[in-house]
Amino acid sequence: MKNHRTAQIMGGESLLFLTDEQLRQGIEAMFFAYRGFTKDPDRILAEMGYGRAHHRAIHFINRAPRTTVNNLLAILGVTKQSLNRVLRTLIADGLVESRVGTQDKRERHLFLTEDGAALEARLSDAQRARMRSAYKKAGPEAVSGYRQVLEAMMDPDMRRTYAKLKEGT
Amino acid sequence: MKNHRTAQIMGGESLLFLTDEQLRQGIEAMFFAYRGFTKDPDRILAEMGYGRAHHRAIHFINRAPRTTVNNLLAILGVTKQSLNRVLRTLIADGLVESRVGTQDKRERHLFLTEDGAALEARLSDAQRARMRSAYKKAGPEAVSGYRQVLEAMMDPDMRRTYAKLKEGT
DNA sequence: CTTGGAATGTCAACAAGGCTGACATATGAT
DNA sequence: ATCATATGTCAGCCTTGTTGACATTCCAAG
Repeated sequence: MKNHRTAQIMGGESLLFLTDEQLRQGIEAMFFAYRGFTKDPDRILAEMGYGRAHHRAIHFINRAPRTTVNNLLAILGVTKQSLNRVLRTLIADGLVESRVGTQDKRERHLFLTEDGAALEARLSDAQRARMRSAYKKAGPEAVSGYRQVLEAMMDPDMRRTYAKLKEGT
Repeated sequence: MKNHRTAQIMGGESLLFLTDEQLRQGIEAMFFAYRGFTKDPDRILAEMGYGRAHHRAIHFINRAPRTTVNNLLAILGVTKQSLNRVLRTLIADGLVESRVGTQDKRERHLFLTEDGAALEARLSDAQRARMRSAYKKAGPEAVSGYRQVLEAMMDPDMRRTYAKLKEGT
């Protein structure tokens, strides 16, 4: 019953055998690494009574200021009700500002306030510090590979979204 | 105010400049990739009224059969109440079996039943398929880099846990 | 100008899955 | 005999996701 499938892939000069065991290690690496990935921001957020959902909203509003609610919904992949609950508290707390669209007045454009930007910076600094340290430990070639595999792991929609964010730098 | 920190790392022959922008891309890659990572299992689990928590329990029981509840708690990083809720349903549904320890009768050793193993295989197949496809797209060198960066991103505790699971193959 | 549809906001209800705290039970270890 | 450990369980709370329903505003097509 235990079928020990293997696959082979070619690249550069070397050959890689993709046993189920190796694939599983890649899966578990993702699981454990994601915990580290979120840990530092989570700690900061908990101090202030926020959660990861707030971080995600703040991150992408900072990333693409003037973004609309619908756009943010597409990026985050949650329902508008879920996002709205988060945005409401962030706006009430003065971290996010929502401005009615100039062309299309149905749309709301989202911005970080000074306080919002300050929190974003704190969260980003923490998360980047870990990322920087991981990159340094692993080395430049590893970094490139890391990004390639993650990009290949995304769903096409998300890959497009990710690419668009990269370009619009 | 916008301080554009950069760092440099050396590896092999090349030089990598770690701008905040590059670090942020690494962060967003992680965010979007994790969605892809969980998507296929999530779909299967939803069909059966289970969630990610069930998947994680099933995965690690399969990975290390005979594991105790306490051990599983350490791996998953949740409270016993949270895990117990999940285990209770899995045991009630006949996917997991809990046997009293032979040496230390306080301990419960966990196993997948035939049905549990079947579900595990279905979930694993789906998740591995995506991982395999990502690995193939990215190539062997990328795979190695992917694993190195993820490992460096883990907290020390989790890195130990991850390493122990790798060894015990 | 009217009407349909899109973008947004909001209310209510619910579920999964975290958490804490408290307490019970069985067993091992001292 | 006592204390610590492993586990289970009850109760209650929080965040964050979901669906469904409905109101408002406004663009655009007829």
